[in-house]
Amino acid sequence: MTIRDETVPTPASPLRLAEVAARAGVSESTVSRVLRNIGPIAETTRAAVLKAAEELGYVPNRLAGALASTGSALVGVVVPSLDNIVFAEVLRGVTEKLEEAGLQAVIGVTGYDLAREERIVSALLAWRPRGIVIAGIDHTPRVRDLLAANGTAVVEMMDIDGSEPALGRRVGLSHGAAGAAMAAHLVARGHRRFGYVGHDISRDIRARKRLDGFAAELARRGGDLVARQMVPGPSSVSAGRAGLAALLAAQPDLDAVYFSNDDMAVGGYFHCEANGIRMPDDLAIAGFNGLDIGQELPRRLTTVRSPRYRIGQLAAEQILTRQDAAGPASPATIDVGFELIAGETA
Amino acid sequence: MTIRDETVPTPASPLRLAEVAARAGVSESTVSRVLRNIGPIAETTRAAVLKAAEELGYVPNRLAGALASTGSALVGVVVPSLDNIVFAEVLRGVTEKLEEAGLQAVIGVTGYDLAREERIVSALLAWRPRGIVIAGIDHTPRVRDLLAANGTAVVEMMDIDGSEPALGRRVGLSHGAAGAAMAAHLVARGHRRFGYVGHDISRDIRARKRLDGFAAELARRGGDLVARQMVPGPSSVSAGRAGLAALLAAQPDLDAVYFSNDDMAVGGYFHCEANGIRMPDDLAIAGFNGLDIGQELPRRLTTVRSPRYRIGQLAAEQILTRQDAAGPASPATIDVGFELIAGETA
DNA sequence: CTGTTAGCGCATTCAA
DNA sequence: TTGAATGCGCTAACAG
Repeated sequence: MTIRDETVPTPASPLRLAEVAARAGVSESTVSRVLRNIGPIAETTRAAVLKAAEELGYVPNRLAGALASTGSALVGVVVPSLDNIVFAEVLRGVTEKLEEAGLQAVIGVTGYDLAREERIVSALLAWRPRGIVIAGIDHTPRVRDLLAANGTAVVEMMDIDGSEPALGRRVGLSHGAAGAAMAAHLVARGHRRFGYVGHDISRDIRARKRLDGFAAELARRGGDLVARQMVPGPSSVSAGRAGLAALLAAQPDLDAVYFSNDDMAVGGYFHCEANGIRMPDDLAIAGFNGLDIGQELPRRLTTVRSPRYRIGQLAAEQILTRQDAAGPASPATIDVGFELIAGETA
Repeated sequence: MTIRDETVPTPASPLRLAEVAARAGVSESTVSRVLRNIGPIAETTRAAVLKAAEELGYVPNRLAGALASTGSALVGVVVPSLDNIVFAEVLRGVTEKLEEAGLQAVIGVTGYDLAREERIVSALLAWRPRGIVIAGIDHTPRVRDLLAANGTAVVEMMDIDGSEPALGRRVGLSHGAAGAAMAAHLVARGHRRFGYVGHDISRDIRARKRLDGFAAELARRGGDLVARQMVPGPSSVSAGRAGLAALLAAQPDLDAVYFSNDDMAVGGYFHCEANGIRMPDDLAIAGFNGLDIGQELPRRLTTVRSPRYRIGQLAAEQILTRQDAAGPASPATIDVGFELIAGETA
């Protein structure tokens, strides 16, 4: 007989509260109270219940628990992509914060597809989650209705600039301002003739907002956005590399190139390195996100850091602190800001 | 009156089946059947129900549904980390496959912490999920008991080599073999004196298995593993860069360095580049994972590609096809294999 | 401090 | 083809 045999034989189906109650010699409600640390319980009773539950390997059925009480310990999280590290970090922030509170994340990945977002939000709502954390503030009317209707706490994250009325609290940064800040920085560095290399910004709305902010600020400061190169599909290092090659083929006389994000910019960096283009003298390169990889390049990438992990944490926190009792409401919008990293490529 | 006002006014609390039934003038059971496409329904009835549900914006309560029937449409997914792109890609594969089948992923991130894994698995089981997808095959006895007991479908992914009895199906690759393959490749390239730069492999068991396989094969082929440098904490580009610097300071006369993964190896690459160390002539560099970034470097990284997205998809598929009816059982273990990428750094 | 009684919203018998 | 009854496993009053 091995040590592992000491554990209880595997039951065919999950145990119920009743079986724990029977073994402990108390009622179901008592077991329920003990397990949830509610109300006054005699120490002996508590010990007996805990012992029985432990010995049987009881795992409570939260489906039933959530149905009987109100709201599940589930939080829906909707992100557009898991292709790069950005939303994985957001997710990490969310799950860590939720875990502290005993909540769990049900995730949905939209692929920047609005129709899919509708299906996903609806499916998430079906679990009657404590809240929904969703990336972005631009949604279809159907998504807006769903989210507004079900009395669920909603947190929109990543983005805070737009004219749409908020569906709930917001945690993020102004992508327009981030683009503008980079434009100001690059002009201050002496650059005048600009190019842009982007991925599919018809789907990635925040990338478009950065470009818009960048272009507007450039115009204001006397810079010229003389060429744009869009690469179909999602952002990637290879897309950035190919994009810059194409851009320079069409427009060789540029001072600086702004990329839709760091993945793209790192690709541009590699293109320069492989082709003897010196940064920033021959060409300045700038991105967005502040990924680690960009800061470990032999020449540190000029970029804007977005506090992704923190956004995830704060978003989860907003669900947790949803006006439990009285007390002042937390602000409707949390601007986490951003940090311009001067780097060495611009 | 704007267009958005055409939609139904937002109800305070979520609707129930009964309210749809009332509006459609049928019973709850009929609505339930229509919504799940079950049994014979008169076309007129179906239309009426669908219309009512649509107009009211009804979202079914899956908690109740799952409780009344058996098993939820939830699948627990346990990953060790979301620090790098690897598990984000696995997650993408899992969620995409699950979405096709109308299932959803509840995620747990262990941080390579076994105690946390226990809590997470238990919490996931509380939702009576259709199945659990978990990274790795090395778990504590408690986790093994939990997973074995509750009659849940289990898929262990990423790793297939170990002597532990399987908890369910397995989808992954042999990390020992991957390490050995790289050792063979590097020796064939003429390298003899080897170094290793790793992160915390006491927690990252698969990284350790690769190192073990690498070292064993090296011994067999006449190579020498003369120095190891471990960097505390998780893998990262900066850790790899610092690790290689430290390794070379202690042991300058190496032919080649094997890194615990691509993030680390890219860091090593940057160290070489910044210090005028030519790859592979002065020093060969090799990693594991086959990340895009490594293949976009000016000199393509020598590495082993792991089919992460595919592993995620297959893992989800294993949950879906869990012996529904008769038919032959799918194999207990799926070896997805790996691909050695010769690259240009070794 | 503890037990008993009612549902939570739905899927599933069984009748009709 | 449809409706009425029963219970999934638990929490929440309410007694005691």
